[in-house]
Amino acid sequence: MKPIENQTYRALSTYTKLMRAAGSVTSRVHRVLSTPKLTISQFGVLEALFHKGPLCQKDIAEKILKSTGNITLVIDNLEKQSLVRRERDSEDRRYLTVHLTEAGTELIARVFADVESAIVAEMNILSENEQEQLGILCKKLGMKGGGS
Amino acid sequence: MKPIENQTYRALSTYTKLMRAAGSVTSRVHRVLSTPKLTISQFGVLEALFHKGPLCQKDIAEKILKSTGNITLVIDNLEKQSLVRRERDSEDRRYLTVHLTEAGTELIARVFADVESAIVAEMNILSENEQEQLGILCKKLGMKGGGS
DNA sequence: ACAATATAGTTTTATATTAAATCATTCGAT
DNA sequence: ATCGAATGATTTAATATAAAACTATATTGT
Repeated sequence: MKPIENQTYRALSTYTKLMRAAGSVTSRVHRVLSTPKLTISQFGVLEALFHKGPLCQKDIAEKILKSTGNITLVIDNLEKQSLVRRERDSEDRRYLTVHLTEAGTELIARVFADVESAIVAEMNILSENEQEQLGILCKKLGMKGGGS
Repeated sequence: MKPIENQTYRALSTYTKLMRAAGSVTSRVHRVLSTPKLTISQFGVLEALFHKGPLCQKDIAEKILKSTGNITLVIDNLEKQSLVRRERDSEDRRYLTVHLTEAGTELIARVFADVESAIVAEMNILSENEQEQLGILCKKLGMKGGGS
């Protein structure tokens, strides 16, 4: 195999493995969300609010890498289930601050613990050193910017 | 930090980096698809047909890790653009075999070359050895089964 | 041969997603 | 003070997505 083909082959092969690993781990971790009937975005919103406190929709969108138009809908659906509530900012009335309700807090605390365990279980397929190594390599790839 | 917390912290941190790397690389590579106005699924279907030849919808669904109900719609949309055509199997009339049209073949050949270059460029952020290393680690994680 | 079962594909329902257009509010410059 | 730009949120339109119900066809066990 000529050098150039070799390089291409290696890059494609590595790319494929990276994508499969991410997809495979994600899908297994997210199975935890099927019981409480949360979508991935809904989980993302609840988790952001849980760890950062009340946020406006713009900030939530940035945090979970989705468009603001999307967030409107996700929050709508969470609000229907009384897991969050919107509050109009009295200082700047363009902002809607989203708060977890009590039910929402209770739910995400429980679910997040489960997701956390699932992630730890998944990553422990690799040894401590291997995880460090993977982290370093992924960080290089992830750094150039441009999330989902 | 106590060992157990340490283990949890490392796993979560590695997981996050893996996800960010995959998302970041994906989003940059997929920018190539915006010019020919192909969605990721549409690209996946065309690419599968291009490299494997005509396939039935079930096989396509497995290849690109989507549900068959989904594939029906994706194929519908590709068919509207005359990029693929469906053909009823005369042996077993339950099967629809999906073929690339000439326009579809021409399009995917061109786009795939661009995507390939983009992937190579992305992965070359890492050295040859780092790519090999990343591939090995990702393979372990991806192997336990259960794609998207 | 025929009923039960399995399989391929479609449809339906509900949510997600982006991009673009729009609305409302605020801020800034004159 | 007011007009225009900027900003946060919503709406709309098109596509995606999964899950479940359904249709059509094929296979299998008796």
